[in-house]
Amino acid sequence: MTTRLEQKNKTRRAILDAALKQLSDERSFTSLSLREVTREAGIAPTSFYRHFDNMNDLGLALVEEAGLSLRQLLRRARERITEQGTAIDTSVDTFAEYVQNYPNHFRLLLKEKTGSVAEFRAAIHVELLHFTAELKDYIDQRAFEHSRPNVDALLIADAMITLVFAMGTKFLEANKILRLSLIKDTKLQLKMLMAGAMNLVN
Amino acid sequence: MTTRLEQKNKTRRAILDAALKQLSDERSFTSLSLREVTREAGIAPTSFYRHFDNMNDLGLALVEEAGLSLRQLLRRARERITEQGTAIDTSVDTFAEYVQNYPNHFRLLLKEKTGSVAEFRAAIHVELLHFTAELKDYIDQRAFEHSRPNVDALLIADAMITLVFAMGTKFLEANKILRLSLIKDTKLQLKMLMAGAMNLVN
DNA sequence: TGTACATCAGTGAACGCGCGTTCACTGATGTAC
DNA sequence: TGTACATCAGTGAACGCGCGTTCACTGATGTAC
Repeated sequence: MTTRLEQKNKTRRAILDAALKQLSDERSFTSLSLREVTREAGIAPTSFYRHFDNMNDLGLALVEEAGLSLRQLLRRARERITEQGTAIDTSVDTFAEYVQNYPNHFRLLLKEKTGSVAEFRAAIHVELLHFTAELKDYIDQRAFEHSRPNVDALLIADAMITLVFAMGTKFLEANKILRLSLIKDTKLQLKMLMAGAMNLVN
Repeated sequence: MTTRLEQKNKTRRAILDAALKQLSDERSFTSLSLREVTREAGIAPTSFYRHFDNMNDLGLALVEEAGLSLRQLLRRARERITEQGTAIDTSVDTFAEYVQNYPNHFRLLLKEKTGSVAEFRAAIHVELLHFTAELKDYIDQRAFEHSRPNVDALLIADAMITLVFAMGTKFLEANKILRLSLIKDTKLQLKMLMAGAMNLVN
């Protein structure tokens, strides 16, 4: 026995999945049409409006979902950072895992971050602030341990996230071997940044 | 007296400018329609085909143009780097100038770099290689001077360009005051990276 | 220089297409008593 | 439990719209002699 609500949630899920599924290197969310999404979801175009006001509304729901999986990723990474100094390696590994497991979530965040819809850009910006704040705290703590309290942790965190996102971009189009070297390169880049930050007096 | 060729070039220019002019935070090149472009250029939709095969063809011409202005920028920056150690400051300043003076050229490169058209992505990637190669040479030279021949200059150059592009992204939406602090922050990020690279033994 | 012809940039009408959205409907599920 | 009514997710027909592209044309510019 399926209740009305259960059925409605199922259809809603089908719409979300249909949109996600059609994302690729060749298709951004913004380029999807309502009819394409409903066709893929197996419902009539008009049924779409029982669940979302318009495509923008659907997009925001997807950004929220992608943000959620990013936050879950963060928590997992935090749990895995047990020893001193493994933070960068673990974070980069975890992020690579994320891009591998949720390529279309990442694609959504990546493309719409610089996309044409201000509402999407704002929503993604907010999601990224979680990421930056976490990283900043970690850097502050490290700086304190090294008696370098003047380090601008926010600036470093910002640069690190920029570099990790750039890795994700290349990651999407890369094969297995290239992916491994991307991970290695990015770890080194972040370590250079960290070492330079601790070293430079400002 | 205008010759046929002169008139044709004028119209071609009008099409290119009409497309560029309509780029903004809200509109990417991919979202422009042929009819929108010709309307702005003041010609009939059908006239478009006297100059370009399709919108893709127009886009490639624009990417080439944006690439050209980037290369000119590079040359200017190189001329301005006179003293030891001014390289980072001068490069960032010059790049900020570029984004300020050719915002839509930069917007095109920025958005289509991760856009949905493989042909655009490839063309932009090639343009960026010039940038990376220049920077790599400079870093190699600096590393040599500091007796650090093992530095992975390409990796550093790649990270630097990623960070400078990220600055450009924020720059487009920023006011004057914020722009100054973006420039300052980016310079510091690049210097951290450089310092860390010279410091880290790999 | 003058004439006859060729070239070709720009045009207006027309096409078929996929789009987002409206509307009145259907029929299964849910609720009141 | 049974009956009568309410709710509401999903539908099919229909709309007007902007789109990319084709086609045969026009008339100014260019060329040959």
